[in-house]
Amino acid sequence: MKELEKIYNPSQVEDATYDFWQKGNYFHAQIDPNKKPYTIVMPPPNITGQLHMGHAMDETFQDILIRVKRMQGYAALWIPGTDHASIATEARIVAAMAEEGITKEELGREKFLERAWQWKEQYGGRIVEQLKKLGSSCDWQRERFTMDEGCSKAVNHVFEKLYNQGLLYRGERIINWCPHCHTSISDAEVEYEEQQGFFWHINYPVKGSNEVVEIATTRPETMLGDTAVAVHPEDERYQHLIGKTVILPLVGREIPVVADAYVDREFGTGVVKITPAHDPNDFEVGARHKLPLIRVMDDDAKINQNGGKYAGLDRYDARKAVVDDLQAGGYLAKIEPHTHNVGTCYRCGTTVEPIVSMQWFVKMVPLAKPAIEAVKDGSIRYVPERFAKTYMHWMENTRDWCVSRQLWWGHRIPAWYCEDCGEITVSATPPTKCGKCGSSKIHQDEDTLDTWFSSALWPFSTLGWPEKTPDFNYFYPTNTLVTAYDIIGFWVSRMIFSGLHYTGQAPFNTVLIHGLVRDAEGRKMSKSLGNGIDPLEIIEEYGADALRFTLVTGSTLGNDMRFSDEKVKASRNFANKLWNAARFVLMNLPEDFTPGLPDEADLDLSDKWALALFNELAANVTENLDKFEMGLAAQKVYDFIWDVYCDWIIEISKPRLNSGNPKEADVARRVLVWLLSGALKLLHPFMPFITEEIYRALPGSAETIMTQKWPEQTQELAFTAEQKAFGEVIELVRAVRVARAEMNTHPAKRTNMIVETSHPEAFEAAVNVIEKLGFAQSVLCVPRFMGDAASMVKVATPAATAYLPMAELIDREKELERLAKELAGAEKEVAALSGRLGNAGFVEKAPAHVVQDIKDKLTNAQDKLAKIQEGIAALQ
RNA sequence: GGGAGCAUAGCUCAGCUGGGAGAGCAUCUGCCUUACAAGCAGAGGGUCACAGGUUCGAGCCCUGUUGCUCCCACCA
Repeated sequence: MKELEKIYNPSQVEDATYDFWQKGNYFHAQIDPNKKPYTIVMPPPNITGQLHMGHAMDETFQDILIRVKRMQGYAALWIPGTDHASIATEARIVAAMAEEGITKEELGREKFLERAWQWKEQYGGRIVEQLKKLGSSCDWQRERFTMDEGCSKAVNHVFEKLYNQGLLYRGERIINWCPHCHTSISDAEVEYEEQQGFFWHINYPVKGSNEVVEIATTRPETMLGDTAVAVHPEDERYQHLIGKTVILPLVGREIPVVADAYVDREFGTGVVKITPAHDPNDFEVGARHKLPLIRVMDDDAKINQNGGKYAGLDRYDARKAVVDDLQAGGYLAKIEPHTHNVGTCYRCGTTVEPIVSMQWFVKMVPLAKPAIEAVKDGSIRYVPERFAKTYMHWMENTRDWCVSRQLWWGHRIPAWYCEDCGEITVSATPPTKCGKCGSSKIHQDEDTLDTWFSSALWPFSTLGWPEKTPDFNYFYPTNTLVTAYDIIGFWVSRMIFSGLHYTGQAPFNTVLIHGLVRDAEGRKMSKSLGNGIDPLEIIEEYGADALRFTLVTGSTLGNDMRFSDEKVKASRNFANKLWNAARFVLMNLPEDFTPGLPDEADLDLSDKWALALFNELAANVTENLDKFEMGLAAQKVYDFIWDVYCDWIIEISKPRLNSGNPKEADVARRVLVWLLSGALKLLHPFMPFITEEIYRALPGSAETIMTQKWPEQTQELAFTAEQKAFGEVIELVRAVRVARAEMNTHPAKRTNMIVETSHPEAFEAAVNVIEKLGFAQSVLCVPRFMGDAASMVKVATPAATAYLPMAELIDREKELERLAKELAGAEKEVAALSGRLGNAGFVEKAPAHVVQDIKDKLTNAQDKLAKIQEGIAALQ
């Protein structure tokens, strides 16, 4: 038998254990017609960097679910993978290249992509190593990457299909342009931040009169692109202007005054400048009134040739110049400070510029409809439920999705343009000639797809779709999707409409949403704050088990949690506690030990109590897990191991092991080992490493705990009566300890004890426990105490009263003091209980068992009170 | 402007379909009781944010108020 260290050292066992699992191929899920499949696809971490605490939490939840299902006999598949993270990765590579003094244009597309693939190898590989450190039991044979061959095939297939269905179109629309990343980004990728700005009020002269209209703007430089001003059709103040024209200051262009209900009469002056090429709303207005689009900014957000004398100026320089000129020309009515929301790029933080541009869009309304339905009718369920609202809101308000990106790293758009006839040929497989005129002079679209376009297909592209592979047929749809709430719109919603539209099935039936991991002060962990905690450092110091346990027990699902070292330490201490419990058990096993639960006839009262508790535990933990209450489940296993197994069962076993009675010792050992093994199984999904390590050290174990049968509640272990009886013994022991502590009795000081109870045989059966844990020299159980009460310390519990010779403990004064305190407590309890029973409404309307319960409690409390009064009387 | 979450012991948080509030850490007391001082045995500490309501009974359900946080939204 292996000698265990006194202090558990996770770093010594974790890596080796993971290797052992991999060699055993235990993570690999086989298609098995005799088993039910259970599938999770891992949200693929971006290859931009390394795993952070949020990932650690996400992976932990998934690993718990998978490990439980595996033990419950499912064909449990957890598919790992990574995401190419188009814009984020490209930005990182461009930044790295900038340090070397090269731009991507200088390098060229092909060489750039070579670099990007190198990046993928390096960082993608690092993420895989980190996942393993966490103990993730994913099926590495099925590891995927969003840009691997299969996923790319799925992307092209979908693109072609959507195009043919008319759900994908190319058009000139307002998009969000990031002047730094040089690409369009979708609405979802814009983050709004409040900024201090100004309202510039500008007077536009009305042509053919002395009148001016005052308009207010936060972006005066865009006036260069104004092609109208608008008022509300029913605004009485401006009726006379509708149909007239105004002269655009600085530019001199004559632009119409149009009437459009979009204008809010209450806001500002009620007159709005319309810049269709640089504002989404103005674009709509422009379309309704057939206004020309004048784009005045280039891709660097500098004013272009349409901006006349301002051409070449950066947008902010142009703003200043325009304002100065307006001032000089007498057009500026006033300037007022104004805070407003400014859209910024979610990757680089640059202020985005709404710009009209030719892009590819996915039509969202037809796709969103069934996706909304699927959640409404319950085929997809959010846990916690409230996140369905977030999803619904997103889905019901979504606009067409701009999916083209002016980037190189990603799936290149499978569209070809004919240089002869201009036809667009969209095809999943590269065409050699134009689909319309047959010309071979065709070239492929330069752009790539939004990174979320491929992630949207992840639950099925990873299983081989669009091919009808055996994996796809067996493991799809997947079961549970686990992710944080901040990604519902970006990703979850898109997977749902994609799955429904392409495969005809919801991609999963449950969406498990967890919160974010924050620092100890509750701040979001971020690079700029420098308050990020590296999960690997925590694992290094405390072990992956401790980290995992902390992440699942630290908060309720869906709520954010604060992460602190103190919490991990507590989890680490628990691991160590378990370790030492196992050490105790192992050091007490003889060479020829044979494990197995003893015959019922051989079990003593404490055994049955413990087995019954374990039986309940198995049921409760399973129920919690079924309801995705992982934190509660983990807590219950913790409580059992620490408060039941360590504090009582091990302690009780000591006198039995040393009793000199081989039979008794053997029974005690077998119960110890059986319960330990069972508790390890229940704990394994949460703390996989230490449980495996201990499990394999136990005699009679199988080769791994990973595939052991999940403990289930059974009728054989439901020792209800014994559970109650021994509970009374524990209550008495606890009361004795309290009394001794209050009298400052030294633990080593043992006394004789007489236990008075209506059912002495139950206590008789636990005399060894009372002796050991109640610090008694001897224990005598009687139906009625007949000795000299005046010389006794009396410790009353509802089921029994212990009499301890006072002389052996402490003086009379102290005991009287203690009894007075006890008396006050008991009187209060009796009063409270009688009060409730005195309430006629309660007795009549409350369920009978609740009333009976209170009655029993009152009887007990009254008995106890009487005992205490007797005790006081005896001493006086 | 809309939506959501949170408010429970000094701190961080649990609390399942309503039956008289728990854990970890911290504090205090006593213990090296041969598995574990990363431990053991105890103790103190809470008008469960506030105000109403439903109920025999509310931390839990309903309404309102206050404070903090987050998400969404084109108010030029």
